[in-house]
Formats: sequence, structure tokens, C-alpha cells
Amino acid sequence: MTGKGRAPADGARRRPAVTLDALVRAGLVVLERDGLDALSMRSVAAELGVRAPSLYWHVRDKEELLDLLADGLLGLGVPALPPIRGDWRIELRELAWAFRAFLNRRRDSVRVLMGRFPAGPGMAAVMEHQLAMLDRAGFSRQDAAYITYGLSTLVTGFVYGEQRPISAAVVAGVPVREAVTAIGDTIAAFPADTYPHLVATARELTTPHINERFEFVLERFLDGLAVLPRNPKHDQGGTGTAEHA
Amino acid sequence: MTGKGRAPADGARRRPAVTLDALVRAGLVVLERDGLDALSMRSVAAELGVRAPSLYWHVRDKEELLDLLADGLLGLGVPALPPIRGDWRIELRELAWAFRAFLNRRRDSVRVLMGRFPAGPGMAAVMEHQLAMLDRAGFSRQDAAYITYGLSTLVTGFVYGEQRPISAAVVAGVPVREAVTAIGDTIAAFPADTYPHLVATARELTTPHINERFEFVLERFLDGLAVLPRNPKHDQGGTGTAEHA
DNA sequence: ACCTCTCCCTAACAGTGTTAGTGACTGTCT
DNA sequence: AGACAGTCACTAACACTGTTAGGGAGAGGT
Repeated sequence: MTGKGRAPADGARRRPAVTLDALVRAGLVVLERDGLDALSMRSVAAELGVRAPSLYWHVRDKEELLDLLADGLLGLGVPALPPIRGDWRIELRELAWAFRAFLNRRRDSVRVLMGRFPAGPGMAAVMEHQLAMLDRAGFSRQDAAYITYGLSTLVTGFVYGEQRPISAAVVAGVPVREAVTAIGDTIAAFPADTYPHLVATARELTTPHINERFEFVLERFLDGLAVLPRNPKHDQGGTGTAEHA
Repeated sequence: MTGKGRAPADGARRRPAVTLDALVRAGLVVLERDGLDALSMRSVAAELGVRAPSLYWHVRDKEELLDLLADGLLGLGVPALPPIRGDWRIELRELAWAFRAFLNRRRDSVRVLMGRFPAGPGMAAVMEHQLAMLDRAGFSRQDAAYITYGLSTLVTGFVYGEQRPISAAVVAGVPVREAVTAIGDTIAAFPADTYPHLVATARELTTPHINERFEFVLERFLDGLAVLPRNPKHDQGGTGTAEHA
């Protein structure tokens, strides 16, 4: 997956008990089985039958391990990439829904991926696919780059918010801890004279129709893409934009 | 700001050294001065001249404190809300840019806000403003709710990614630690036969023009909103949608 | 004077990421 | 064969985290 990584310099000696590959694999196992909060240097090391400090031979710090895990996660999602058939809008939509489904399926994956831009093979495969799709649709390279970045930001950000439990907080002069569990009721109970629109929209803001919400945001973005200029080219060559490669 | 919070039940005794209000204020001070990583129960307590366990009298756990801080942050941003004048697109654009600027100005605010939906007065003020804006523009309540949620997700997600240092990770068969610092070079160095589009787009993907990137994503979303049906009503009453209030 | 409630205290626990220093093993060179 | 150098996992430890248990000082109500 991630290759050997640490260069063997001048010939491999006794093959080590831990490799970067095994480290990432173990990390993904722990992440899926016990969740991100339980993913510590010690727990990952234990998964490998090793003690925590050994990991620092292969990885600078936990942050670097998480970067690797992020790329590993993307690599896992690659098989689910929707095929390229010709309609960019349908394909982009499928891609977004598939990505969201993946993030919701793999435990804590969105927390690991959020804000990360891992320059590894997992990310490369996903982006290559997406860029090929957009190139075929005739988008400029600049637009394609922006779209790729924007769409992943959008989906990741959405799922991140979707997964966080809606946490109750303080309303002026009202007890917190034993407060209503439904945030909709909380909002509806706000003083309607100072927050008229908010109170009136309390229900709409807190509907549990999370899929419709996602669809709305996604389709608005896609609508915005539809008005971009495109340069249709139907040469099936596939590598139409790759120069001096 | 957040009121008294904990109800005094049956008459206030000796007025306490710590109040919910003071707690939040101290938390915000620590957050701005030392950053989120340095914000611990002990450091916030020290800011109040108190020991850590005392905080648990006012707050269930750190998570609840962070929820309160999130709402406190939003409250700080309220004065910067752009005025409502009549053009929803201009106003929404101003709002998004102002929000992003705020998130980039207040240290670690985006990390605290990300994924949180604090049902407090800070959030209420921001949302009331935004909903009033959208209501005046004639959007339906459902659309207004979706737009509000979507826009905040979009901006927050974008800034979160914007602030994270682009972390280098593994490329198949290439050393990691001493790897290139510029991620663009990394991508450009990928095998061009397996990732033709990616390699060709390496520059566009990693341009440092972060403002243009934000503008692109935002304007695409706004373009998408422009095609939504609206029900123009110019009654200046302001509370046009508030029923049985 | 007693009781009860509020609320901050000390002590402690289990856990975290991370560094220092050690030593065993392996392949290469003399 | 023996010395060397590199690889890589080990033990021990540090400073720190969130959080709970239990104690006790102060104040208001009866």
C-alpha cells in the first residue's frame, strides 16, 4: 500500500518486526475496532505486539501516523469510486454520495481525514479519478482543481458536523445540564421578540432529514458548477491534458 | 453574556468565586493567548485563580466547556455582521468573507467551532441575522434553514483545511521524513503514467492563492442559490415569518 | 445551635505523547 | 574469524492530561 517507505539505504538487514505498512494496517485496525479516542501510540504498538517507543523509529510523531492513516483510509475507499461514463453532474453526485457514505461507514474516518491533505497514493488515486472525470467533462484545469478541493471540503465538513452529537449549551438564564435534549425545542424556547426568525425557523433548522440537507447543499454547488464554461472534447484518449509526461 | 446559568435554586448564598460567565471568559482568554492545545482544565482554572476540580462544579466535562466557548466565540463575532441592505447575494457574500476572516483572526476558533452547533445566544444572534436576511430576500423557511447550515458548514470546513499545515505523507517507495516540503513538488513527482491528470494538475492543485479558492467555492454555492425560487416581499416589517410569537 | 446547601479544596488514578539511553541482532568489511 | 556499523525494539522515566472521591469551610434557614 504505502510501500516500504523508510529507505533501506544499503541493503535490508534482519527484516524488522514493524514496517510502515504494518504500522498503518495496525492503525486502521485499531481505528475501526476501538475508535480514534482509543487510538494511542501504545494501543497501536500493542496491536503489532510491540511497545510504544518502537513506533518512533518509523514515524516522527503521532501526527505523522495520523497522516498515514488518512491516506490509508482514502486508499480503502478507492474501490467504491463510481465509474466514468460521460455525465459529469451525475458522476460528481455519485462521487459525493459515495464519499459521504464511506465517511459514515468507516468509524471516525472523517475525524482523521478532516483538514488533512495526505500526499500519498490513496489521495492520489481518488484525485486522479476525479480529475479525469472533470477533464473529460471539459472543465479547465484550474476549475477542476478548485472543484476537487471544494467538493471534498464540502462533503468532509458536512459529515463532520453530521456525526458530532448535537450538544446542548447554555441559553441565557436557563439551566444547562438538565436542559432539553432536543435542540429544536431549545431554539423554539428562545425569546421570540429578540429572535423572531430563529424561533420561527426552529423546526426547519433541526429537522432530522439529514439526507435532504446534504442533497440541498450538494445540488446547489453542482448548480453553480453547471454555469461554468466548459470546453467539450470527446477524444477518448483519456490523457488529454497530460503534457510532456 | 451567557447569563447566570446554574439556577440559584432557593436564594444565592455567598457569591461564588467562579461563575459560568467568568469561566467562559477565562476560557476565551486562554484560548486566544495560549491556543487550544494549551487549554486544559488546569490552565483555565489557573486563569481564574482556582484549582481544576472546581470547574467540575460548573461544567460537566471539558466537552461542555468547549461548547460554551464555541458559543462565546460566535458572540464575539456578532458585531462584525454585515448590515442588511437588500441584495441577498452581496450580503451572503459579505457574511461568508467576514466569517472566514473572523475564524482566521481568532486563534484556534475554527477548531473549537468545527462540528459544533452550540444552542446559545452567540449562535442565536448569528443565525437570527442570517435568517432575517434570507427571509427578506424571499427564500422559503426550509431553504433558508438549509442555506444557513450549508454556508456555515462550507466556510468552517474550508477554513479548517486552510489552517492545517499541509502535512507531507508517504509516496510509494519514497522517503518520508526528509521528503519535499512543497506538496506541489511531491505531487508533480508522482508517476505520470498512473496519475496523468493528477501530475498535470499538480500546480493548479497547490497554488497558494487561497483567497481565489475560497471565492470559487463560495461563488459556486451562491450561483446555485440564485436559481432557487424566491417569494419577494418588501414589507419592511421584518418579522414577516414569525407567527403566533 | 443545628442543619443543609454551595463550592472550592487536596489527593489520587489511569492514561497520554515523547525522550534518553541500552543492548541485541545482522550484514559488510578487513 | 573478528571488528564495525547500522537497524530497531527495549526499559525507565517525565510532564502532562481529564476526571473522581472525599473533605471541609462558609453562609442562610429554622
